[in-house]
Amino acid sequence: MYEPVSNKVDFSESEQSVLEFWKENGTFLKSVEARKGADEFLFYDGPPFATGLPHYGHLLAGTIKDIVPRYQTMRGYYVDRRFGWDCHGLPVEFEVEQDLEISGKTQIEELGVDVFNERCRSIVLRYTSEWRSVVTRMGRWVDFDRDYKTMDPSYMESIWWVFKSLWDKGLIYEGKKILPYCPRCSTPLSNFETNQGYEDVTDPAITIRFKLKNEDNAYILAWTTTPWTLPSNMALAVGKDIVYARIEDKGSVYYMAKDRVSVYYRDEDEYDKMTELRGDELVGKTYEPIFPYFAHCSDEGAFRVLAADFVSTGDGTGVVHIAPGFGEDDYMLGMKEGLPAVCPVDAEGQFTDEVSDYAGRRVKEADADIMKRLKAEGKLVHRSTIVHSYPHCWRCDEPLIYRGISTWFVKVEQIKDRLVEANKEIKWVPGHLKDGRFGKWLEGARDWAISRNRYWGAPLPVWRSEDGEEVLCVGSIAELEKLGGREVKDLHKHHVDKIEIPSKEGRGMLKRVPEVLDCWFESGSMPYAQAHYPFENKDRFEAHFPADFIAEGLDQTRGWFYTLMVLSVALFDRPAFRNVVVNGMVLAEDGRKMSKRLKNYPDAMYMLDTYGADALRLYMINSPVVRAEDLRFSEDGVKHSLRHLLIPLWNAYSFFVTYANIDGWSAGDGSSGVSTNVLDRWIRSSLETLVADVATAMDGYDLQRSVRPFVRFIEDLTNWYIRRSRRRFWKSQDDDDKSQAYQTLHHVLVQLSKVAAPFLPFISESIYRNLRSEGSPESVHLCDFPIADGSFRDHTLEEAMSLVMTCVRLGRQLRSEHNLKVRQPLSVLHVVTRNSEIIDSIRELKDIIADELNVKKVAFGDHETELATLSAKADFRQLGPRFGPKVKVVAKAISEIPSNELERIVEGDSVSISVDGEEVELGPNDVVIERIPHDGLVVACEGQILVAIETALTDELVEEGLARELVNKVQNMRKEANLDVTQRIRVDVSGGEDIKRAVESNMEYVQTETLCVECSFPESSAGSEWEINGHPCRIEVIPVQVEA
RNA sequence: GGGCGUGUAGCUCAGUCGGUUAGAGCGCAUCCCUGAUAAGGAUGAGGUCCCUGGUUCGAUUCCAGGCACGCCCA
Repeated sequence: MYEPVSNKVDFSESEQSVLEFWKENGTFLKSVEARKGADEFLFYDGPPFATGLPHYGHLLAGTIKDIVPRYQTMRGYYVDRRFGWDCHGLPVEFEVEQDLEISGKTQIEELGVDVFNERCRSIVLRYTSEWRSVVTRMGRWVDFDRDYKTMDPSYMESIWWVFKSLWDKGLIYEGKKILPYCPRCSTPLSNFETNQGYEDVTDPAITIRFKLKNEDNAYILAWTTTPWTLPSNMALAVGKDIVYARIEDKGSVYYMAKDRVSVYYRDEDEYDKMTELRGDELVGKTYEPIFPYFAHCSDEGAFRVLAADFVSTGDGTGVVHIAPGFGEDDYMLGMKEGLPAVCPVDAEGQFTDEVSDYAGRRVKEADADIMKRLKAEGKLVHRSTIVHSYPHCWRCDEPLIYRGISTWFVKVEQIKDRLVEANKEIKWVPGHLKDGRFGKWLEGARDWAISRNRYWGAPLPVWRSEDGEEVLCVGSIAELEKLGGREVKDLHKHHVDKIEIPSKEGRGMLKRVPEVLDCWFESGSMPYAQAHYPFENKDRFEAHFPADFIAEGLDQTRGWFYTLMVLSVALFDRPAFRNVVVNGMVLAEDGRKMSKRLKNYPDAMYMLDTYGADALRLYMINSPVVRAEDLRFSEDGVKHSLRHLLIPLWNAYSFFVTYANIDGWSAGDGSSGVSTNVLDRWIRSSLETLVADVATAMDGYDLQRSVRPFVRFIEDLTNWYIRRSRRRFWKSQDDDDKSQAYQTLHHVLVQLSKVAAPFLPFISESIYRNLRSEGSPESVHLCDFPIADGSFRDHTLEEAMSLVMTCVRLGRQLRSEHNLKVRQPLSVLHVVTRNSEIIDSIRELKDIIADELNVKKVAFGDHETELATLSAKADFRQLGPRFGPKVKVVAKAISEIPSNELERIVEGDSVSISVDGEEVELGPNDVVIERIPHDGLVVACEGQILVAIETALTDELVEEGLARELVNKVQNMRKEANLDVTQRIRVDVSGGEDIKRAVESNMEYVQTETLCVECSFPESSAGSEWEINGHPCRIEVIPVQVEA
């Protein structure tokens, strides 16, 4: 006896009880442990920040991260899955700053780095329990109890090892780089961070005149949107090949790009004279500094006109103001020309004493005064504003400034070739990312800035003497303890900064450099750090690196995918992962980003409560989002996957259980004899095909393709196999056929639950748990993934069944077109085709056609020309290459071939036709035959198959039609009265003689169909009124007790 | 501004290694079925396969240019 199954299931509730079962039995860990000792399938889980709650992007990636490991586990691999947390970094610091209502370096240091960092530690795991509950509810199996945290001492120690290894290889250097910098957070931002905060803002746009030396009253005009960088101006840049204008205007001379003149002078009358010159004629001129602060830099070559290829005439004056301390192009040019990169701005974005007049003021706030002064001094030529896209801090929304920052780098450019090589070993899904987005990114890779001037992160393990001459990199806790002479428990900044190391060269005490590492360096170190390599797990790690599989979103191309690669190549000259599945972005249904503020998407917990995790998983996986395309998330889509897959699957299962229980059938032990029934053989074959298709797609990490065959199979199972087999389950004799039906359906459902298990872990568990036989594993997730059994596959049968479905569809089309309802039996259906193979393969299945279309007989014939006219069209695929340009003429000739000639071609002969006086030989493969049903006949066709129905009705057929109608009404009444499916009844029918006669001559049929033990025909009855094929009648259904 | 991706029915998406009739589901209309009922089936309407050029006997598919959207990077 199976647990009774309602066909009205609450999936969410059912999933909850599966979760309970897993929890009580430790099923997840069992599934992992069961494979201990087997080959390992290595999965790396990228760590999310725990400071935010999970969103659909996480649920999607999480689902992919669940399906693949579940699948590989079922394939027999040992798949460890540890969750991880990204604990460090600006997001945490920012939250603490907000909590404490402080901001910036000064206030943090006033408060104390120890207080600040401990506060960070205390909030960083704030949402871990929410994560755990959502991830678990999604059905994702991942070990939260053995999670790794980037702030664990062991994790941080491995980071030090990574850093030291790179240091020893000469891949780390300290340099200066112009970086986007947030004055409020007092930190440079990474490129990925910068990009999150572009906003349109209005900035000043001013044109300034620089007075040239050695030329009276001559000025060169430059344009800028950052007046505060003007005190740091070191040069002006022009384009060598750009055409410039020399304009004489009221005794003064101005230089600017010719293309830009019209912006400043509306009319030629406004100036006196214009001559043209090329940019390189300007190069080498010198000018007077507009501010006095760095006038001494002229000794070092400042205040010259230089040539640069980044100069354009798109805006401004075609002359670029160069401040090497505040712009990347400027810096590069300055390096090349030996200019000083002055940077008179402190960590909080305020002018230093070097710029005495504005010292202590925020640079942007000084813009107005600077402009006022320039105007007063007659240096400001033009002033307006510009609306442009400018980067802002993604956390605090402060406009960023670009400035030179002392920064530590990894020499990525030096190992670029090896990165590109290593990428060749990786399988990317979708494939285009490999040479496309990721490959291109590697080819253009730049050195990677890895340090942050912040607090809550893994400190750089670098100690340095005050004079900067002696530098030491520490690679482990033990080493630091030895060098520093004290115990070390915690590697965070506020602990290790207290440790000083005595110099070996007599330079006093070495102190740690202040920076901490970028959290991307930390997450990129995950393969080593989560295992505390090389301090622990050395052999195991080395035997199993790199990972077989990772999966994250497209946004990680420049993030985790990249940092993993850089570090693994730097350390081991290998990629860190072999296969990667990249998912796209989950957008709201309106195509915009999901936004909490706009509430343009349904809450995830609501979705889970309403439709369940299986439906949500299925919806996401069966979409192009698993191939890095965008997904517009829609609740209807989730509903759809529920209705079209989960409910039908559940109904099939519930159908089986209901009747198996009625019959007291249960899966026998062993005797899984091969069924002889054609439907059984067909569904078994289809099942094996499904298994093979799913496995092939999964082995190629193509999740969408692996899910798609389920749709077809469920369709075949419910709408064909079960519907066609129902009577085999209902019939009262317990014969072999019935037993084979049960056995087949049972087998299919159990195997299907295994195939579906990685994708739909809940419903498959429910089905499996109820249907499993004694002695088999207690959970579907402890089973092996089915291996396609070729001996059960019968391609010919699958093909034939598909032809049968075509015949049935054509038959239905005919009935529908000619208004012949299916309940009315008809005498003969003709299936006509010339192809005898088709006839042979269908013949065995003709009862299905007869029953499906309610016809007494299916006749096969090959005289298709009696029913349809043949016409031919050229097969361009064949004839195109053969005839080239002449193909059109040949095609026309083919369309004019008479029907009798065509028949010969159909028979397999070759026919010769004349085209432009040339004989052309045509074989059966050269033409496509089309069949046009003759008018007035009840004929339909598709491909090579024609179907025709004889519509004439005999008295017998009419009576049978009436009987069927009656049965239909009775069934409706049974249902209306909520009768149990086994309830016996008595039926009273009062109506005309026609009905009585119809029922009497089909009495056995009526009785079996309706479980009616007695049928009587009183003059009148109290029953409800019906009309049956135009005959009014009354029917009464009376439940009766039958002795067993 | 650059790189990558996407653009196919009202909507969500398949597909086309170049072949003349481009598919599915949803939605809509009409009908059928009803012991799968949060169902099921049939039929119909609905498409310049983003645009423009090129290659070709033939382009929705390949190439080039453009447009729109998205992501990433400047």
